[in-house]
Amino acid sequence: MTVAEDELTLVFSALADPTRRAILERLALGEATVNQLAEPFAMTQQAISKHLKVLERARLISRTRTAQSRPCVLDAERLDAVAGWIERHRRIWADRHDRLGQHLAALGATRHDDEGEVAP
Amino acid sequence: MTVAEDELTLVFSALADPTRRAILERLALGEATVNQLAEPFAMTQQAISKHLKVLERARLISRTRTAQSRPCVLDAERLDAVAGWIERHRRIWADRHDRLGQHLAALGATRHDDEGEVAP
DNA sequence: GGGTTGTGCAACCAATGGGTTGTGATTCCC
DNA sequence: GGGAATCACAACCCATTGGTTGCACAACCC
Repeated sequence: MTVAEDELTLVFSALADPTRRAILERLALGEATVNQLAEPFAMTQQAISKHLKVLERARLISRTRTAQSRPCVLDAERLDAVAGWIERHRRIWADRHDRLGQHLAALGATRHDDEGEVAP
Repeated sequence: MTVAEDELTLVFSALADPTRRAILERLALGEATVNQLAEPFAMTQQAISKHLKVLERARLISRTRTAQSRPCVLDAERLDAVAGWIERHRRIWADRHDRLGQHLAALGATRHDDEGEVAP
């Protein structure tokens, strides 16, 4: 289910770059070769190659060897994993937020000791 | 709605570190001071301070000045923004995947030219 | 006022990241 | 076989990051 810690790190840092996100957006339209991907960017093909290697290592894309070109395709499941993490924490935080709201409401109502805050 | 490009970069790179994710998990239990946050980690308080500054810059947490301590609290909306991005792309990719599936099915059925792939 | 506590700032350092150029390996085209 | 195209690898550069130590500052305790 939920990805391992270091995989999360891989995916998040892969997503933490505008160029790589743009590449992913581009790949959402369909598979593409390295040169096709490099074309819209003001940088060398080698730089794009590096970015692709990062995305591949995060398993956000996979590549098939077709003759002399190596088209890239998205690996959607990977994004699911991250979405899982996000969603989990979103819920936790939301709950926390609700509890805080209730807490504040309770405060406004009557007593106000027994915070029940952190306590590690 | 959807966050700006560079904000995405900020949030994703903030999340791309196990220590910072652990801090967030810890904060999901309730607000905490810098020293409380630093305690479970094998690093100095200053290092944690730096991590907090990164999280704050990504607006994943916010800090209130209470006397001499500066407790940290989560900022849930931020995670919503990222969740939005992820979810958007998850859908796009899923669609893409379906179309590919249909495509392959169609291939198995009858003809098989007219790929309708990329075309930039 | 003086010591302790909680925190931030600055300087430094090693490692990583994002980019470049240069080059080499395949595969296609003729 | 020879040239052009597609791509990856290696070496390098510079800026950023993640960590350290050392200090300064502000607020509490006495």
